[in-house]
Amino acid sequence: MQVTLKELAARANVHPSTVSRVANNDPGLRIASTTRARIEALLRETEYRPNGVARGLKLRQTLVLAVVIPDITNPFFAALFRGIEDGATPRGYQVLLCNTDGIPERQRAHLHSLAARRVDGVILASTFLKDPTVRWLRHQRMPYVLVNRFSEEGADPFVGSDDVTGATLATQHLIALGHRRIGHLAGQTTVSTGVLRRKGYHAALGEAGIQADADLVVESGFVEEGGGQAMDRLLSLGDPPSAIFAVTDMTAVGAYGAARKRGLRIPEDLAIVGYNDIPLAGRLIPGLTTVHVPIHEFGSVAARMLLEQIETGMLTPRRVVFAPQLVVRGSSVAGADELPMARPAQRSPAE
Amino acid sequence: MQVTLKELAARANVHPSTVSRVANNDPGLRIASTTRARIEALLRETEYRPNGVARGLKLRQTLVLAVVIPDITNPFFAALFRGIEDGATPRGYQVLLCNTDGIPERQRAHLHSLAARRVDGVILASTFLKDPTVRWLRHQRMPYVLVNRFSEEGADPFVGSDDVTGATLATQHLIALGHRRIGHLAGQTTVSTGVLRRKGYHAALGEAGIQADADLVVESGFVEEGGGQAMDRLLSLGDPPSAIFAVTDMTAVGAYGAARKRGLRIPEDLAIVGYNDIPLAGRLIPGLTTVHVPIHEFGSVAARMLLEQIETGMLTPRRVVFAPQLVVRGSSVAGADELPMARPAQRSPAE
DNA sequence: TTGCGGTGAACAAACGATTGCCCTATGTTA
DNA sequence: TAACATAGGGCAATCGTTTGTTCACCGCAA
Repeated sequence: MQVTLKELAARANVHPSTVSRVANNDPGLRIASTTRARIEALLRETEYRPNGVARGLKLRQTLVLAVVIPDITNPFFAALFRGIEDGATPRGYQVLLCNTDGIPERQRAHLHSLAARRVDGVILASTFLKDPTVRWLRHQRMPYVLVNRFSEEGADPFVGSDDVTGATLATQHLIALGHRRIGHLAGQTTVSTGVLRRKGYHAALGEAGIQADADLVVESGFVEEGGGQAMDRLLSLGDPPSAIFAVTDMTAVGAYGAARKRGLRIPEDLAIVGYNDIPLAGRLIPGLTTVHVPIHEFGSVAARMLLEQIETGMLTPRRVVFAPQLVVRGSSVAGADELPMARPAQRSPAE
Repeated sequence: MQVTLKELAARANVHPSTVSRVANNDPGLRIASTTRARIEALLRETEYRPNGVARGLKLRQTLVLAVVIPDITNPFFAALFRGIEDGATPRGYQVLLCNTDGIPERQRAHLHSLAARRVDGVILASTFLKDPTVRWLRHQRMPYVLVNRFSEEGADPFVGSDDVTGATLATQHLIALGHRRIGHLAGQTTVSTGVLRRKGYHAALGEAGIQADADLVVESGFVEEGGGQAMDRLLSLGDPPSAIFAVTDMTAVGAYGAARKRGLRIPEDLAIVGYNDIPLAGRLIPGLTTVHVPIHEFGSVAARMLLEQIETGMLTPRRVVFAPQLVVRGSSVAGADELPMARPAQRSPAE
């Protein structure tokens, strides 16, 4: 149980408002130094901290942000969350974490709760291209920032990477290694990253004069299990691919498993490139060649954008887009893991 | 912007309290069906949801829990968090996530904020054996549950595994394989898991009549980097160990790296056993033999215990201790990864 | 004596909901 | 016809802060 202003006021024999002003260091306050001293002593002695709920009601700000993601056990989102918290905590905010498992109804339910709780803002990393909840957030005048994925609703505040370029880099890398039958473990077309990375994949193929083969693109979703299943399908093809561009590192992990099951060697029998450069990528054997994006920075930048929005009260639809960089490891180039590893990516925001 | 009771009351031409009772389905409410219909229509039309902050102030409950952990990017804590959220969300709670990086001052700061925010309860998975914040929580009469680690403060509500038994199992396994020089990558002695797993390690050695060698126990902490460094030290010994029991899977991952750097084969040159059975353990090559504990269940059980405490208003110092189970993979037994994997652990609470 | 300015605080109205109690019609019963 | 239920809602306090405004008092100058 914590002490209240009223109790303190009674003990100091003053009015609660006076205690409040002393506690908040009200600059315009005129008070006898003796009274001030008495109150301050009491504040310290009781370790008074104002009731955040009452304060929130009065001031209309809760100092709480919320992060909505598919699943925190996915290392990508864990790193993202750290970035967000690291950006928010120093400014006095704490962060609610909501997992949706990619289920729209859960996302909707979480956002409704969050709005009712009057969180000061939301960072949404689980949005779909067509996503009514984004329009809804806007309509609620709730500050928000989209991360990694965006929505076609329009010009939302966003931080992410240039997915088309990243996917193009990945695919070009495989082409440069001599591969011609390159498969793609693709994300859903309901999600921006799914669509854009697919687009980058096709762009690189086209540019190299390689005829796209629809059989080589299999929708895997963004996580391990789907990656394994999609890889199985590709490897069952009469003319299977010699290389794979996986829409995320986690689907690439699934592909590793499928390849191993069939006794395929990576990269000799099957080259693999992922996307995101999660910490796990460097620990796989062989190391996973992947497109590096600054995940932690996604989070801290998103937090800063959100706080700016909250403080100015204006929804400035700024988009921060990082340039992705290819990190070559042993999953595409035999022996690459023995070399000093490429240091990827400084910050390079665009637009 | 959301609608308030007052506005609705004005539109329905009734008193706000009446709207409130209709919205809350007050059983003792006597009201004309026509009035009720009018109000209900308005509630639906405006999608009224009571302001959670105001509600929290009045009812003295925020429907928010907090989880305090060292670092969410550690897969152990990510899985734990999911368990907690999965236990809390269906009961209408949302969850604040606080990372401490194992720094006591951060933990203290977070808990002070949480108390000021009047969260309904705290799940603490970053506690130390001597931990003033646990006493403080108790003193604040804030419901809490410790997870995985406990504090010597006394009989706190706790959910975790039997660390001594788990460590004994792990060490006995290595002994049974014929190892005599078994190293331990040890957790800090300031943390219960560090002390107890060390104890289990020594118990198994003593029971087998193996003389403990102080040089073989190196404090690594609980994460990868420390594991690598500690392993380096052990491998520099004149008479290095042939097997390692690592206090956590993450330190074992560090050990993998150190072994690889020296060209050691696992398990032929160095057998390794970890603790926790995080998802990553099964994906390493070779698979990591480890002590399985039901991480997700730690979380969901802790959430249930906390909610029970909140609802009854009583701090029942119940302890739920799961029996750990050894999962054998290729890091200790060559070829074990090819075999159908052992299915570990059902729930088995004790005490 | 009156007026005035400055000090040092108290007063009171919010913020938005919840809830025990009270009040006023309109039957109903004796 | 007086007493009394009952139905249908309104009143007002309360949760703990914040903050614009008011107020009492004192000393001093006119």
